[in-house]
Amino acid sequence: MKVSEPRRRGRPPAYDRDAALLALTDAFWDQGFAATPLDALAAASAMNRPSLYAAFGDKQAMYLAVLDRYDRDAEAQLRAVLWSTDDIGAAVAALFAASIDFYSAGAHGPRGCLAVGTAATAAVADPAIRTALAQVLATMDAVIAERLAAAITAGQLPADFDAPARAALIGATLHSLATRARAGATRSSLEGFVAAAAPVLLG
Amino acid sequence: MKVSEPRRRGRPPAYDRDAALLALTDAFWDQGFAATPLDALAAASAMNRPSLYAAFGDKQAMYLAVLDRYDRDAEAQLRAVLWSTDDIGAAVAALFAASIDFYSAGAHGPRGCLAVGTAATAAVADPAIRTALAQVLATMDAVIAERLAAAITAGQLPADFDAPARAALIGATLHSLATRARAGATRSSLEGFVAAAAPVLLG
DNA sequence: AGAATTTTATGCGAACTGGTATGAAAGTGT
DNA sequence: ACACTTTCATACCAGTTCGCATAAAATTCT
Repeated sequence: MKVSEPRRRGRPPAYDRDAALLALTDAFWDQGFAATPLDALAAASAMNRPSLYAAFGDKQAMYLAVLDRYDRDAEAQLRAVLWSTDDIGAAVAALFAASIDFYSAGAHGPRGCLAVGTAATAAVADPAIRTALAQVLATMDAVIAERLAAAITAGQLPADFDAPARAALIGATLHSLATRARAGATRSSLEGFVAAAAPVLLG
Repeated sequence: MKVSEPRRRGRPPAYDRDAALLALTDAFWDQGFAATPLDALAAASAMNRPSLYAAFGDKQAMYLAVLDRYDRDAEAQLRAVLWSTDDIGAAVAALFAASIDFYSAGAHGPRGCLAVGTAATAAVADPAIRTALAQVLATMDAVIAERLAAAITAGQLPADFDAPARAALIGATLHSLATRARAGATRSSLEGFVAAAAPVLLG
């Protein structure tokens, strides 16, 4: 429900901010923060550099905006897939399947998770990126923990099930999926991995 | 047991190749491949650029040499810690404790695993780095699987225990530890994470 | 001692990088 | 119509980057 603001004066922007952010996400995803030049960002977003700077700020700000959006998207997608089924076992299986799809997509080969795969590298030297990465990891853990807690309430898991701890372990499986995908693991090897992991994680 | 070769002709190198490789490792570890300039590599190794090029080749070759050495070191260290105790539970606990130490070290804050934390970023665009990363991940899985298999033989784990699959899951825990460390997680939070994870992984 | 060989040191240069100045273009208000 | 405001496009700039050319230094062979 977008409130169409009264038209601003001056020449209207030729770009859609949200579409541009998606294009920037795509550009950063392959090579990461440091190795992606502004030229690539401009080309991907079909914007020229001055417009990019006016819209987002410098390169670091662009990357942080991308990570912020990624975090929100991830939360929404995790919720959607985790609550797509009542049965907790099926929900976790769906989570893994969707994650493998997500991490294996990418025009130039599987590229894993943007945060785990690219923000982690920049995180040591850049505190803002470190914080943004921590935020993504925290979101993943929190949403999964919420779903496990719901399953406990529904009686599908024992009452003494440690939802946050187990959520972190399921999150760890996702981190590993993302890393292995970037390392070139095939879909079927990833599927085998989660097929064996799922019962352990919920058992 | 180093064979002291008959002295080569010409001016003798002022650097020790292995020490230099260690210094390069340290330099790449913080910022990753793309963001670490040759100046930093030269400064860290106390070599000048022409010597670096003569010894290793271009920047990519330096990074690959670093990863190769890292892989061998990791294998040796994993073996040492996993076989430091007879009891498989204690061995896995020791693995986690040592990994937290290892990932939390670093002069400029915790820096996780060199491969998971920096090679993953470069892996999508660079096939050679991708292969090197896959090699490190495979080494981790294989050594852990070997230790689990020994525990099965020793009767500490059931005969139908799926060692390779469970090793991949323990490896996943390490990948996550490395990622969380780079995201700024405190030691104690990592310790809490593995304390809750260990019984699930072996249970 | 002097020639030959290998490494070191200085420094260069071509290409690329992030970021911005400048003026044209495309709208709105009066 | 005309001024005003905002964005776009081109081009530029200073700094950095990688990689190498060139010459001095250190060692071995004859």
